[in-house]
Amino acid sequence: MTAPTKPSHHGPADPGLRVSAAVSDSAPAAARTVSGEPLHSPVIEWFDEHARDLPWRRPEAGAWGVMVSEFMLQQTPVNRVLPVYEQWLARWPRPADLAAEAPGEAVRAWGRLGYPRRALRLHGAAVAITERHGGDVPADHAQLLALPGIGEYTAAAVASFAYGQRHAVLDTNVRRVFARAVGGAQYPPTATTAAERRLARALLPEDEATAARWAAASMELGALVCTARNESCHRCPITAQCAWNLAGKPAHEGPPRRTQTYAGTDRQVRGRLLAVLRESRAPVPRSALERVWHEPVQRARALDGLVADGLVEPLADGLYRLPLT
DNA sequence: TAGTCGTGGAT
DNA sequence: TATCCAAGACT
Repeated sequence: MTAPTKPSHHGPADPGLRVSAAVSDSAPAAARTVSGEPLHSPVIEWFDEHARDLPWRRPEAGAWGVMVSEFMLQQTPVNRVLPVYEQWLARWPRPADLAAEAPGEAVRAWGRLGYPRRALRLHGAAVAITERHGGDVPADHAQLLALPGIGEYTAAAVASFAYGQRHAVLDTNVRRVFARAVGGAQYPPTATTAAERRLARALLPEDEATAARWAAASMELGALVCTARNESCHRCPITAQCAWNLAGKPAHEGPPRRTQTYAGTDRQVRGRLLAVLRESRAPVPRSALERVWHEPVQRARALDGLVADGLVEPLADGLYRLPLT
């Protein structure tokens, strides 16, 4: 139900829909923007020259390395992931190695990457891979999706980056590139829409290897050039075809993006509690945990939450530790 | 669907 | 100093 759209240059109306109209007719092999130029070729050429040399992109990383990197990169910047990634792969070079450990060791090794439930899920995924897939990261998208901690994005990313398959890999970088280059808007919608998914599929090159290259290239473009703030249009390989640029880079319309407060939230309390437990090999008495937050109700709620999430194991006598099972 | 879930560097 | 934002998943 794509509305008949005209290539308006008056503003960023209906991000995602305009091109949808341009390419959705038959999802042609070489999807093109309104200008008629293919999008993937110049981006892939740019990627060939400017791609960062990241450890999980090297052949020796393997599917497990790719998968570990994708877990760690969920909402955490590359620079902070790098050292933890190296230590992790050195300690647990295969899924079975991690699966043989206590989940608490994964939480400890996760360090300060944030969102420690990801560590627990990565451990759970390693266990499932060992039990269900003979210790090898599955190549099948549906099997990847069935693993804990793997959603639509990560399943597509692992299948594409590790196994060279053809999938629409739609992360926050790609969504922003599409919103601008195709939709003419500064930012994509708050939540991923069906129109965005359709567009991502329509822009996917037919050839499998090219599609995998495009997935990595479009992400890299969003990460290095088409950034959320201080974008570098002068370095962009598709700036001449970018709808947002052609429209004069209009500012974001609509409700301001909900800012996430942190100070004083349960998340901060949870972070402090878990930091104490990470630092201690021996079980920690409740009194040590009570020191990190003065307000008893919130403190108790945060601790209960950690226990409920399986991040903390309560023992007898008011002792706590990272989970052994 | 909107809320929850860490952390720290950059602006 | 306050705000933004970084390769999401899950409920």
